[in-house]
Amino acid sequence: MSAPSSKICMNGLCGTKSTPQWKRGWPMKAGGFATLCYSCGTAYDHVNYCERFHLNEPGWRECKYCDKPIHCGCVVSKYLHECLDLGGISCIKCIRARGTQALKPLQSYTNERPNGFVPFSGTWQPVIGNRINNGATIDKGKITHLTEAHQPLPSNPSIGHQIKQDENRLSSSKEVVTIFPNASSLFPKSDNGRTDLGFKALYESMPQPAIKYSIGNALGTTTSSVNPNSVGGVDGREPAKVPSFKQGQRSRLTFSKPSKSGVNIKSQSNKGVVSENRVARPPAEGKGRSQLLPRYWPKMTDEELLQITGDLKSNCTITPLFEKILSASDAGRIGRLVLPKACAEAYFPAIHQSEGLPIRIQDIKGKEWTFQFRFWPNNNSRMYVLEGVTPCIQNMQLQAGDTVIFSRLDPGEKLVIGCRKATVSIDTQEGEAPAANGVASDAAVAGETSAGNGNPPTKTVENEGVTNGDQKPLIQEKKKTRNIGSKNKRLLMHNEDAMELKVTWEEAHELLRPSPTSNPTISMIENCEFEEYDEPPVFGKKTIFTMHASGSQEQWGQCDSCSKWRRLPADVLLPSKWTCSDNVWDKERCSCSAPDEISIKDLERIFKSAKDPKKRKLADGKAVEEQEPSGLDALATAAVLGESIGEFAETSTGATTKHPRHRPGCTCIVCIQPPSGKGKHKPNCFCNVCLTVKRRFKTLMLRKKKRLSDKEAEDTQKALAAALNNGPASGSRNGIGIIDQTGMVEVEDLPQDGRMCLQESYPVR
DNA sequence: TACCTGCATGAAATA
DNA sequence: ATTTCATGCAGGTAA
Repeated sequence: MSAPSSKICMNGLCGTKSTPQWKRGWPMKAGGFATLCYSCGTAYDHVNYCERFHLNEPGWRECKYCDKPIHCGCVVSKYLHECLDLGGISCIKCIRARGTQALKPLQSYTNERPNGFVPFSGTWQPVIGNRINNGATIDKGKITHLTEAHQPLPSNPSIGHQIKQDENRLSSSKEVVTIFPNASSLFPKSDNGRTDLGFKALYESMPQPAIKYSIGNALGTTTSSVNPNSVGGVDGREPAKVPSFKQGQRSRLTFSKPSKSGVNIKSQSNKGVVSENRVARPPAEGKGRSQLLPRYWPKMTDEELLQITGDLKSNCTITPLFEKILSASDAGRIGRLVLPKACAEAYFPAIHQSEGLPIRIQDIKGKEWTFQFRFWPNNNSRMYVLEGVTPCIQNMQLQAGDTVIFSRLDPGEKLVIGCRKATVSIDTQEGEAPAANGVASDAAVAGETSAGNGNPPTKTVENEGVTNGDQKPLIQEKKKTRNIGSKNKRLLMHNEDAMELKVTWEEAHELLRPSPTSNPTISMIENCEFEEYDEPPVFGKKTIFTMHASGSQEQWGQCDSCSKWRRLPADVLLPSKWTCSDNVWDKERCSCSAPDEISIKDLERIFKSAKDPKKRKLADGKAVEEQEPSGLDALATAAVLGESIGEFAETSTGATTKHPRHRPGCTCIVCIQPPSGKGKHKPNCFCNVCLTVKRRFKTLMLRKKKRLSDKEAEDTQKALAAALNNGPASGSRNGIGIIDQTGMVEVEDLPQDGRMCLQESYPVR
């Protein structure tokens, strides 16, 4: 929230508009700081704000060690106490003195709602101004990150149980992760041990259960000489009061937001080291921000934040806004970065014209880039893009699959663009965002699932933290569905899959067979018959098809045991493992002891030809009838290149093994072609192939003719211009131009003998 | 011919 | 059913 033009004290009980001096209060979720009058600000500075203004508010608890009253559930005091693992709270002073829970954040916005705590407006946000700061407040390279997320929990009771377990696990760790599973036992208890009914009622009234986490700095790593009263500085107040933290001293809880399909909130032992897990930070509050899809939640590690702050000027606040995994289009040369609509409308200035606005965005090195922020109308909606991002993308050496992170830098509300490189391009497809460069690049090592560059970002959320592979296949399958078939997207696969796919597409096709359990339906598309199968193709054993002298098709399969080749019926589908004993079609050769049917030399000749159809096509053309799946384009191209229809028809052969749907009897456009050397297409042939090729040929020739005529017209125009300027004698061409009534210029050559003849006409430009 | 621009399309995600 | 968004594509422009 930006400072109002006419300031008003944000203490709800004060609200004064005039003060000798305005003071800065607590950091606000949307950035900036609460504005307080001098009086209230002083109380805030002196850490007695709650005592002064919230004394009659519910939520007071006592420090378990010093009995000092602490106001809980309040944005002002949220840094001043800490929830103890064994229940109760401790003021930050005692925490430090005792050295316990030393690595915890100052305080999360705890789920321990005190007695009588009734959030305003039925939301978790207690009062105006008491918003949860989900941004990272950074002072001189230090970060306090308090985050609260309202995230759906699965309705599955077992999942809720898992959460509970996870919470138990977490509670024993040094992290502060508070969650609200579907268990009444986890509701805050009043001092008498009963569940806070008001809180529970509120919880139950919520459309979605809430889950909350916080990230804070490591107080315990600070020296005990730090004045506890100065902790307020950590939240972004006067820098002079900020205890001096060094980078790396911060603690970071591990939190993986629950997936839709399951929850795995990971606990990471926090032994004084900086957690490097990536946490999806819910977006800052604001217009439309609640609608931001989790996939766009910034998942910056503290290290990344530190990295940014290390490069940016001190005394600034960086608030991660959203991130986006670059698509091929985004990272391509076109220089347009498609912005998620919700993000664009939430964090970028409102634009009313399609042309948009130039917008300045600073990178983490402080370099400022100017992009055009604009939109296109799209389906009664808008599609927001940043134009001119290519230099920036290139500067950051980003490519598709990498992530750009947009943040806001306060004061000044400057937009900052950061990035996170995908670590492994092909094995980073299971949800979590790619690990970042540098310090954050080992997030996967820290236990999170590896990143998903190029993934549909949804997976980033869905799989985040899900270590149980049970649900992966479905998810991955879904992802693959989206990515396969797009030439620019990275195919989602494991490394092992990649190894398996070190075959050409044609080779892969050779392994595909129609599902034996399904029969094709024939459909006609543009006069071509296509076989359609309900079942997907299956992998079968690679076989070789040959054409018998009689014209019938044969299939050869190799025994996995003795490696002999056996002649098979053309229409059988061999399983991936096949031996002679499975040769039920030839009783004489159903054993590995049976000799080869033909000499090995002949087999080699046949198979060699079969494996090199192109060579075969050029040289032989008779021995093996294996079809190139060249397609009509190739045929048409061949036609344009001068081959006659008959000639390329001659290269076309009979049924093929390369198309999974081609089987004997298949009447598709490929299979209907006669085998090589037999049934050469006649010039008057009207088969589908010939008709299509003729059509393509005609189109291509027309284009070619048009190009030639355009070029000729252009040349003529130049000649005419030269002739008009310099007279016919000086032009390269003897001729005159006459503009007729239709605006056409008729160019008439002037032959050397002086006679005139109409040559051509073209429109006047 | 390559590139740019604006819009259209359709698969996937979401409500 | 609706929305989102990655990408295709056609027309225009520059090299």
